[in-house]
Amino acid sequence: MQIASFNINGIRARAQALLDWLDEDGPDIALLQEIKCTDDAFPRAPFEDRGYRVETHGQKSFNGVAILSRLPLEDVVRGLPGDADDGQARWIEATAIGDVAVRVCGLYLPNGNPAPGPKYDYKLAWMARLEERARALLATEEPVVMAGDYNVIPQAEDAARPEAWAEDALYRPETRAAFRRILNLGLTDAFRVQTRGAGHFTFWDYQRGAWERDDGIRIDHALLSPQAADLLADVRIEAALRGRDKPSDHVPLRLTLSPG
DNA sequence: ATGTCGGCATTGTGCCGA
Repeated sequence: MQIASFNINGIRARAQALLDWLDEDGPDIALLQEIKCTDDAFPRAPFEDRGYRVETHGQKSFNGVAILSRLPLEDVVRGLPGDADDGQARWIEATAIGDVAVRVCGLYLPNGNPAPGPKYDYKLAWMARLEERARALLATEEPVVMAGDYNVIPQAEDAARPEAWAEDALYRPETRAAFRRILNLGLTDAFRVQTRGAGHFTFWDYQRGAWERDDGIRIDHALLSPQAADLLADVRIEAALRGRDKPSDHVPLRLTLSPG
């Protein structure tokens, strides 16, 4: 089973690039972030024509997450628990029924800039809610994949120029500590199972020629429960997509899970 | 210091969010 996470930065602006990617080497499941549209505005037909079921959790203009799946999905849940007043569409989960059943969670964690300030407070509060959701999911002792745009640079090696991010909400000590608290529940950063060291990025800003200079950061992550980590066969960052026409500023992170 | 996008309110372009 292949599961990819991809912040597409607007489904309507990115539909053709996304379809080209799916046609070339589509994963079984794509967890999308920043669809930037309401559920009824999502262009479902071309994805359904390619055999993908489409589950969305959108809102007007900003944020929004979705699951595309060639496998059957059960028990779709929209919205991160823990704050009934939170109107931002940043979380969707479902159980994918492949050769093994996997709980797949797609997330778009708040950016949090400027920090400090109310947006940063919201980010940290959202991360506390994510920690609670992760605890509950881990208690099921089932394979769980929580993948998406975490807007967290975990360590200095995850930025080309870490000094430039020192005061940024993506890298501040409180942000990284909150991310570690989640990892320390017993989750695995899938990318780091296979690849150590610096220079592996999932995001390059549109500004300042960041892609051409390889001035990137690793902020898209897949966190695995122990039962999912047991299944992990491969992880790759599909960096080449960043060099295409009309790219997103993020690239896909793709996992292969296989039993036995 | 700045450099770019996507979406929106709008028919020109400036604002917001990233």
